Amino acid sequence: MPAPMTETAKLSHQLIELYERLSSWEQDVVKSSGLSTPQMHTIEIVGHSDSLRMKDLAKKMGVTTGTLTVMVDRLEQQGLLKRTPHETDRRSYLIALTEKGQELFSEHHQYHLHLTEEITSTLSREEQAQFSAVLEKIIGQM
Amino acid sequence: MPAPMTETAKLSHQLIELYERLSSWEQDVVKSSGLSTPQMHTIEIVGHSDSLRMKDLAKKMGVTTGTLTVMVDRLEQQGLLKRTPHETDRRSYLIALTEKGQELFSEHHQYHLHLTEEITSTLSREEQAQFSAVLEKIIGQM
DNA sequence: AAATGTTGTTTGAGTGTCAAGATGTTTGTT
DNA sequence: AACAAACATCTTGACACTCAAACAACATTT
Repeated sequence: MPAPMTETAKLSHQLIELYERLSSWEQDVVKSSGLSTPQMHTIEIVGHSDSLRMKDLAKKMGVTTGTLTVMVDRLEQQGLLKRTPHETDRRSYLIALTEKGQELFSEHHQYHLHLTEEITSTLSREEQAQFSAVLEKIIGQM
Repeated sequence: MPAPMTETAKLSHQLIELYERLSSWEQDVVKSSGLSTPQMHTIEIVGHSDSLRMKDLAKKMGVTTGTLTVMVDRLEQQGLLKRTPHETDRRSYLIALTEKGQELFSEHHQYHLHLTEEITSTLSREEQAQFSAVLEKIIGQM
């Protein structure tokens, strides 16, 4: 038996609101770095993955490899990313951050941590723990 | 005194994960409607606002009015949106959904409700209420 | 009435996106 | 070994999104 509609509707609205605010926050932060949002997204995923192939990066980002080719080209030109040939599969490259890319990634990661601290600052330890537990359940559900 | 880094880091990671999943869910749903993501976003905002001027719509969406002009053009061509002259300010239009646009909006809204029901299905009533309360605090904080 | 500000449109340039086709590589079958 | 099929990436062409700057029409202020 599902919860009454009003409860679900309220939660839905709150999730959308949270999403919108995170989105515009991210947009503002990224803009100040001089990169576009998709470019920063690429940096973030590569940064979290150490190194990966075009195909896998494309899949994680939900774009085609054709889209990625030119994106990686530009990030490479800016010295943030580098392609190195795959050791055993000569069709593939491994994409990884350069030092400059690492710095940018770290800085952006710090921004995320600061935001998280800020928005949870009004929560008690207990509430934080509850929130984290619920998030884990939800994420596992999706 | 801030929470220990590990807690904040965990929450930050969970928020990012939630955001990413909502993002890819939305992308999939929108794709099946034949519209682009920014187009559907426009429909959603207009749908929630009844009617509003280009300038206000642009501000809510975080884009310039120049960007909006062509977007509204295309949505108008598809019969989803309509411009009507502002009664007192002859520089402005009021943007509103057509019936067809309303239908699309309602359908998409239903998708959101279904997703919300799904992802909160493993939560008890109490957990849902806690979650909602925490979201309210966080959103108020941003 | 004139100056200034605002609203929406247009234009030009760059980026993001995909589908389809091309190239070189690997894997599987014969 | 030779061939075919599958694969990873890149290229190309077409279109959408985005902005900044310039513009026209209208509103507000002085």
